[in-house]
Amino acid sequence: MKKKVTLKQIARELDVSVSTVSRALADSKEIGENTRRRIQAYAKFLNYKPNNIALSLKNKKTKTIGVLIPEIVHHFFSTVIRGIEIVANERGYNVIVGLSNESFSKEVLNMEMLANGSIDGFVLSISKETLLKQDYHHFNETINQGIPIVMFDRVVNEVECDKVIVDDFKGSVKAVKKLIANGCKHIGLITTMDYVSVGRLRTQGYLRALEESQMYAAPNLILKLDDMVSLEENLDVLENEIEQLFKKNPKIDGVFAVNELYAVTAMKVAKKLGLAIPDDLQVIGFTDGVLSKHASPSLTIVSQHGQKIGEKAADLLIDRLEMDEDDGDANISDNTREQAFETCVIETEIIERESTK
Amino acid sequence: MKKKVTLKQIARELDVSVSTVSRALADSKEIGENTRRRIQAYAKFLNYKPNNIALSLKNKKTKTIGVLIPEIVHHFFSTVIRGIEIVANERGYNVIVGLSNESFSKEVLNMEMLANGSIDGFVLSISKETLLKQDYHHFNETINQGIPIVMFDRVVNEVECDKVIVDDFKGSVKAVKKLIANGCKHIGLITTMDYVSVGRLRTQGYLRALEESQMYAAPNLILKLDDMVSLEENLDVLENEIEQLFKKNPKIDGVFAVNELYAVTAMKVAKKLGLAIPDDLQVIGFTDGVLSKHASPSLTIVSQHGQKIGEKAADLLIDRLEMDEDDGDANISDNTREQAFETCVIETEIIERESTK
DNA sequence: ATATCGTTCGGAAACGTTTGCGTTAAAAAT
DNA sequence: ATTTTTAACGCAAACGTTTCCGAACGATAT
Repeated sequence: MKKKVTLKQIARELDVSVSTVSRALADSKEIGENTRRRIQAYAKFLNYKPNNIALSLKNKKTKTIGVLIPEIVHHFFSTVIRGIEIVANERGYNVIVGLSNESFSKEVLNMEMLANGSIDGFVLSISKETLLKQDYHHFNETINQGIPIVMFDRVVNEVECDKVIVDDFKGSVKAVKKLIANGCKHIGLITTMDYVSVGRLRTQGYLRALEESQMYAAPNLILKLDDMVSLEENLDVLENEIEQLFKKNPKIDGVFAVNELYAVTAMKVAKKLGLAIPDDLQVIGFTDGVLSKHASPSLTIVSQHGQKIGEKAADLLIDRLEMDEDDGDANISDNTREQAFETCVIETEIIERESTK
Repeated sequence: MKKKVTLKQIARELDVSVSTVSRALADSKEIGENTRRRIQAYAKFLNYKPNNIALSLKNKKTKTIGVLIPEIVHHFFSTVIRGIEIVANERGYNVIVGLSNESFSKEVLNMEMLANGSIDGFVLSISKETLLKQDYHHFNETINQGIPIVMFDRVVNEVECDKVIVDDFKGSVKAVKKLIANGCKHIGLITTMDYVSVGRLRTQGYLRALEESQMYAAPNLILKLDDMVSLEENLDVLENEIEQLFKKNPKIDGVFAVNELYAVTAMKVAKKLGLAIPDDLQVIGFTDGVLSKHASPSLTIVSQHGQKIGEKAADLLIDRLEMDEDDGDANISDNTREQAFETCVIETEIIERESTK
């Protein structure tokens, strides 16, 4: 078992000092041609690689970014991670992930864990429990320690930081207007409780679209589901609720659902009730996962481009991290170096498939 | 912006030495009652948390494990990560993920990146390109550096380490036998090229089941798809291939597919060709993802319990890491401390749904 | 011949910890 | 009264780097 080779070891065996080795490997002109070459050759021979931990300690930066998400077994979040990973890798950063599992305390613990030197900054999406409690102290404390945060998807005004969101509102308006343009007269909405910002915004988009088309949003047509229902376990509860929606609204001819599961379940229930898709009923969902693509009929969706979100979030974070770098010797500094926080909106896009005409 | 508080700072402000602070916080009895309490109180007041990087450097262990997978936007892999995360968290470890994207060079680079001090050990699944090239030097070198590896799912005999796999062979036999028991006489197989071990094993399972039931495995009934086809992009190619399979075998009445996508696509094509499921054709897939649960009809599958795989892999790795700990002062040592490598098989389970009788 | 300078390198500090060992003073033993 | 013990703490090394500062030495300038 070959132990890791260190500067000290090279120095000893080549009978020079550690600093000389360090400089030689950095190609410093302070070191003579011959010694420099000799050291470099030997180092390459031993396959020397500097110890990241030591570098981190010295430089006070770890070149790794912490990603904190509520759940990883979820198509949207994994595409975001992929995006983050891609640009992180490109720019020389590592990614360490923490799962909050939608729990407030796990979110806090994970943050504290990572904030003690392990990472340079966070990319995160807030857990549902945190949104419910509206307790954001851990975010603000982290930021106050000088660790920047970029939030995506589930964001909150109470924390000042860079944010990356999708145009939930606009996307929903577009979707519902498409249903209207396609001839739908009675459009149902299947959504979540309002405390999840994205659910609320998508609901508002639905309302706005109807309003702008001089259509009445019958309360009967709106199904608000609480979280217990979206759990995979009680799929039957979900189906039941949706069935009630259809039965209460026999004239329903369009459905807008705020996520994929609701949408495909709606199609399933509709088919059971003898409704033909898209002839009797057209369906559009929000998100893009695997379900929508492979359902039959395949589902028309509002795509949110998770990967692009991840890429943008990582870019924002790293930009800020590397801006802070040349902050110490801010001599030319216009006195406010702090770059203003940015909220970046990733455009959604409707992908038409078989569930609409 | 409050800078991170350090031992030195506490020491200065309390007019004691750094070592005294360190010991006081560690509750050492070497430090007097009063100073100890005074220091502890002040530390708590300042919300002192030790710097992980400094600890890592000192202890030569980072308490983080590296996870290297081919792809993250994949239900199976994300469930595995979830499993890893759960036990890692429980046992005080962090998880840093790297994506090889099925590429050999990215796999190597990622490993080298992380192996330089960032992690204590790896949990990984081999990329397809690596399997093709059969170049495993990076794994062996890493192990040789004293960094243990646990492989899961896609493993390889050429590397000696702990492994966690599913009983691909046995699971496939079970699945195909179930089709036979359900009355299928002509069972098709949709599988991948042989160099991916899991594909090969599942194919062998199919063959064995037929053999044991004195059935002939007609070459016509076996569809081996290369990887280009499994890409989401050319879904139509996949559908076309499967359609040919059905047309060449009009008497086909059962299908065993080695992954979810193949299985649901088979159902889709079958429905298009006018076959009723499960009456005319029964289908079983390997894996468990979201598709199978929500397809219509829902898909009977061989579930591989990704989360359990992740949990076991993480446990094996951490066990080995913490075994190595008390290895230095191995005084009572029966001369071979090295624990033998373990290959752990996670049992599969057939989950019956609507695609079988 | 002396002063100045540039080249080439080593020593040491620093990053934040932990820990073996030494030191001091007071308490206990002789 | 002198020695030994013990309690309570500080010093310094170590982990692996980078980098500031200074040292040595030969070469050039005066």
